[in-house]
Amino acid sequence: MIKHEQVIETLRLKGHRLTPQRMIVLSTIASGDGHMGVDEVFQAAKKAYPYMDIATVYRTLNLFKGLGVVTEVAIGDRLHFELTDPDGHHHHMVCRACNGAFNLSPHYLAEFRETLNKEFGFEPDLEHFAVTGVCAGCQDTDIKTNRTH
Amino acid sequence: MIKHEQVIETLRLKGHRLTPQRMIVLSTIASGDGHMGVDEVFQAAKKAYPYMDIATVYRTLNLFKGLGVVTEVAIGDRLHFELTDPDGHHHHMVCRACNGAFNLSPHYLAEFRETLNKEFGFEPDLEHFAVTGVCAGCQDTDIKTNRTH
DNA sequence: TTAGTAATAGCAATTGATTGCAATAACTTT
DNA sequence: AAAGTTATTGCAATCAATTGCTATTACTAA
Repeated sequence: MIKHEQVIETLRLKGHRLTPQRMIVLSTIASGDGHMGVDEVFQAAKKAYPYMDIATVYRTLNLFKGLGVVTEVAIGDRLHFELTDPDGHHHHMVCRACNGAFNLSPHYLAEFRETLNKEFGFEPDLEHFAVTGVCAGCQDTDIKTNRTH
Repeated sequence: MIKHEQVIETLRLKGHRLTPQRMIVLSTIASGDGHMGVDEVFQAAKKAYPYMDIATVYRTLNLFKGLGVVTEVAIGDRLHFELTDPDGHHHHMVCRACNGAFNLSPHYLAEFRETLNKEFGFEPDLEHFAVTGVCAGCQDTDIKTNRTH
């Protein structure tokens, strides 16, 4: 897996240290299927290294986010993370009925960004955009009318 | 002020009770200038009623949010609330350099919603949309490159 | 290879927000 | 007006996430 090498290289370049904990968090996310909740990552990482601390997981994930290694997705009110898509960024539509996350090409936001730029001189953060709503499969269920937050 | 009457009417209609705490939170927000942080509301409300509890403030704000009386705006990673704009909804552009919130007409999002609907059958929650970024006044400062999250 | 240094881990404490529960108070019905 | 019903409050506990601090450990330079 070349992915790990790239991450190690990135860490070195920015003067960060290569620790077993960081490698474990990386492997955990890499071996997961798509986005993972923080506690999911924590529990899986603890199996590889029982002394793993939840604070270390958070700090590592935030470091990786800053380095562009992982992408943060807010699902419900919990943070989830996934390996950053190497074939260009994608955004998410998250269904609040089934909690499913659907990919959204950046192309759908390009025009919106343009408009905000031209009209207001506002440069929006749309690198990791996620919009909640109700997906096609969950339309016409009553969950969508029962929002609690 | 007719506003209070409308809120009382809305509470009654949905079977909620009219408590002094709720009226105090309402007055506090109504007398504030635009969006307020939860703790701001709490501190101000405590002056009118010293036994005010932070949990009550949260519950009241969430109730009011559900009734459409107030609108939640996430500024940074804190929740802020403001009276819902009676002249139609507006959205927010929040600058992460100066924390300023700028209004955004719903018209700028209409097309985006249309597209998601047609292409994916996805119905996005865009009633209270807020996008972070850097405002015109804060462009070319170095803050925008120093994101911590 | 070893000593020095600075970043990081681990732990506990803290923060913002939410929730369970018993006591209270607002509304309803008589 | 009084009693009964039930939502709501207040408090403490809890949750997800973050942070301060010290001991440890990864790296650097001799």
